[in-house]
Amino acid sequence: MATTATVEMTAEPKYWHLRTVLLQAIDSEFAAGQTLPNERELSARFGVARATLRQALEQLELEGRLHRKRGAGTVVAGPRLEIAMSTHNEGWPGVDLGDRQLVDGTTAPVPARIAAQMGLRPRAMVHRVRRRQLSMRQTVGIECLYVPRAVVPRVPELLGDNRRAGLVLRHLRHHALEGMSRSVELGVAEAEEARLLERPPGSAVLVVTTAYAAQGRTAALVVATYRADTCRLAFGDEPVSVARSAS
Amino acid sequence: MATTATVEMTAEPKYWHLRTVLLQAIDSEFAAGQTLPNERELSARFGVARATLRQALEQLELEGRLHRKRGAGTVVAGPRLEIAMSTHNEGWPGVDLGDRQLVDGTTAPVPARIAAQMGLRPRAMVHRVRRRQLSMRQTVGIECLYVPRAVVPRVPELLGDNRRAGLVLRHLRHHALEGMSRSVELGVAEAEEARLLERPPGSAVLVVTTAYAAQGRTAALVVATYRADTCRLAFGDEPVSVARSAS
DNA sequence: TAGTGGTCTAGACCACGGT
DNA sequence: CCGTGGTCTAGACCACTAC
Repeated sequence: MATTATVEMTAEPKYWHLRTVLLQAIDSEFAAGQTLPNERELSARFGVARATLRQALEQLELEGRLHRKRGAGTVVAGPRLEIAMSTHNEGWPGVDLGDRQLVDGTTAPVPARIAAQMGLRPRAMVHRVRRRQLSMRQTVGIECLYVPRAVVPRVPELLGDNRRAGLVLRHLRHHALEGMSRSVELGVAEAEEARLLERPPGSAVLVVTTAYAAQGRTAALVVATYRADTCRLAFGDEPVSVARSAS
Repeated sequence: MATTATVEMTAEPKYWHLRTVLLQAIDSEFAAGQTLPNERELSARFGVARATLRQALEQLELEGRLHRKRGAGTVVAGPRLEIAMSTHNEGWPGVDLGDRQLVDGTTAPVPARIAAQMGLRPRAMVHRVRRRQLSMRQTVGIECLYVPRAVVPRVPELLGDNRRAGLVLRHLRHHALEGMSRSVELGVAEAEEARLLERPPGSAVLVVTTAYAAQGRTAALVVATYRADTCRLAFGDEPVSVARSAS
């Protein structure tokens, strides 16, 4: 970082080489939380256009190695937060150090995507309860629980209390829960979701979809969205201690 | 798509609005596999610079809705492939329609990252076996198995045969397997990995790390890397049928 | 070889954060 | 207010694919 290294033209693109150089720099010369020089200075120092430098920074941000904020600056990220996705508590009842806050609860016609996944009629009514998941004092994910009104007719109880959503799932589980299936995929945060996650629209998120089956139908669906840059989802069936991620 | 829609300046960035417009277009007017007009034509049609249009296309590619290939064109992607991550076969023995091919096998000093995760000395020797996972006739992920030579001294057997790696794990499982822990996080494909996945460097991948514990140590580690644009990882404990992803 | 997406430049202005 | 990252432009050339 101290050197005024001119990026050599090799077979690989400049921005990719630049990423490698920056990666070595933040690994060796910067600590987590430290602020990097601004983009204009960095681009000058490496002798590239600002757009090219930004391409490298965008890569590193996608990898969760940097956090950038408009008006503030670019800081080196710490190691990813480990989010427990235990089979037993389905990620809904409270867990370890991170707690959850109720965002809102509504009852409305089911969105098209959700209807397809739950096998509901297009206009069916569903309860929706959203919760914000916190870890280390920062919002790390948004959970969204869908339950058809046909399954649980009691509406207002869902809305009022933070714990009721958990009760609903526990209720379902003891009654006729035949199984659970879960998938993980990459998505991007759109408008409101992005706002709740304190990220710009288009940010990469890990989408965990959990379907609870009862009586041959999907009785509940949880769509949890986690910041891909700061989270690692832990599915350990047993808490075998693995050393924390090597940065 | 037929209209020469000028993107209006609203509160949201042009590229984001453009993404929305393109998303509606490919949902309503294009089928999977169909080729879009080229970037220069699209940018002209929407009255924006090519770089701005490309920002929108990059978003859609990250979301797995488009595939772009240099020299060829931009095509509409099909629904994501569902990759089974069953607890029982650990993703290593062969499964359903997708099979696996041996890439290579080596015995070498353990990489720093892996050493940290397995709790090995820095210079310890480990066997490494890599396999390519196929689904629907395309490479969808790379699995990389690490086993310390101290645990399994038989070297050459690992290299020769595709099935031996599975045997090693099965062997470990029946002997002293105390538990398994697994995590999922976002990563990017670097040089060789990118090549094996037939993707450019920097492409988003889902990294599944599975640690097998025996006698208080990590006896084996599997790092599986899947194309984030084309894969959805299914962790269903029981195969509850969920309707395939609503595109 | 023609056409595609990929890279890169050198500017400009805007929106936000902290002072 | 100033400095930051975010957006956008109008070019240019390169690397690859398909024909």
